[in-house]
Amino acid sequence: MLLQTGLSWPATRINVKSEAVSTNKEKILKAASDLLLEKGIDGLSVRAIAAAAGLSTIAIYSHFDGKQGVLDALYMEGFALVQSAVESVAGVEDPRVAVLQGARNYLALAIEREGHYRLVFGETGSSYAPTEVAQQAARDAFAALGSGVARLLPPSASLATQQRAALKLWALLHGYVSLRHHVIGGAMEDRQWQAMAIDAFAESVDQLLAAH
Amino acid sequence: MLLQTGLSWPATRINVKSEAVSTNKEKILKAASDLLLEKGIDGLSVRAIAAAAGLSTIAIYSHFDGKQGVLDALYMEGFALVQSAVESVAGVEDPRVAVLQGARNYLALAIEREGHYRLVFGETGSSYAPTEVAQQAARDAFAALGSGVARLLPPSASLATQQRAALKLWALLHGYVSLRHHVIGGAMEDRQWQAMAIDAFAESVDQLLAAH
DNA sequence: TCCTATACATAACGGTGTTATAGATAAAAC
DNA sequence: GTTTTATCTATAACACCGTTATGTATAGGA
Repeated sequence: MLLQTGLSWPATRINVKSEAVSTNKEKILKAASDLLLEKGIDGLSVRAIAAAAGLSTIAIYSHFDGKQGVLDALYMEGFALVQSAVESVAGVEDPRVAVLQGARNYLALAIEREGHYRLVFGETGSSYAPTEVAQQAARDAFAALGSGVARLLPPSASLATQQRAALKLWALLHGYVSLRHHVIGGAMEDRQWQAMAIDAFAESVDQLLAAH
Repeated sequence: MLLQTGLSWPATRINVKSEAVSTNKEKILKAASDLLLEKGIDGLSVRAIAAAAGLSTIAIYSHFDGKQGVLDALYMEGFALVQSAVESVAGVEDPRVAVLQGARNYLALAIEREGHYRLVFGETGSSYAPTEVAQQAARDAFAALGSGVARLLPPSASLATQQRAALKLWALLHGYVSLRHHVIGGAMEDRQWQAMAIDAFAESVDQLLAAH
């Protein structure tokens, strides 16, 4: 998955050999994404990324703005995953069914791509903060969630009401994800935990439907 | 605040000069706790802790099991804070009022001691994982929350039901805290955000009361 | 052919957590 | 009182981290 990183590219080369020239950048991003998936955030050292891409560390600074740039790209990749998980149910007719299926997709994503999820939701220490470009990707994803939740509310509901409802549902879902690997979560199977989270989520959805 | 760390202490010295000997250990923990409060998790380097305590790095390895040991001590300190925030409302008669006040205390703690909160809830990168001793402190705190939530349910409610209810409320509250500083949270005042979280929390509490 | 811009590797800088070595101090043994 | 032993401590070093200064190779434009 290739994502916009905001870095300009030398026009003199992109025209002639764009394919070969962009290969190294793609290799770096691919290597970083794979490392994040396999070894988690701790495995994401500049040297490890460079080695996995078959390059030296300086390549990360030529193609990205250092580690921050790579993390930004992965951050946007992660939010693209979240957004597609939420938007994939846009075609479902029943709003309640759609939102619940979106929540299931969301939980599945949080398990399968735990590294991306943790990066995206700030569980990475305060050493990384997304750039403005990356933050826009987050707002886009939240807007997508908001429009999904809006279908649960009457058309007369204000934007603030929509956002409050979306934030509550997201907070609940994210809370379950975040506590999942915590001691508090205890030794619970993925399936059991997911069912419990969905039950609680459905309760809040139904409460929302009943209130309007 | 001095907490059990599981390290044995030389019996030959603790009898005679326990006060003076334990000073350095206390100084390290105090320095680490202050650094966590003032500079966050990133400020918690072994060298910085040692310098703030007026000692050299090796002292952290003599009195604690390296950085892991210090983090364990801070982890338990953090959960002691969470537990006291929750248990401080045990004397309140009305269960609903008590739980809501506990939630307010919880949110206030998450703001005032953000470093401890983030350490305790795994938003610190995967480099730190609590030891078994520290995990017990977490289970104790969750048990305290569970007994508070249990008062919202009829006495006939099973333990599993209590724990499910407690986990949902905790997930919701923690979800708001965790999304607080996220892009999604937007530029919102602490007071406004706290009111929104409490409103959503109260909704779920009332739903729980109505269901039984 | 020369010039410029870009990508790349090597090696280094200051930072991290950790530890090997050695020195200092105090209790205990004689 | 002297020696022995145990413990704490500091200095310096290790391997790793993110980053960068230096030099070099390559490719396009003049």
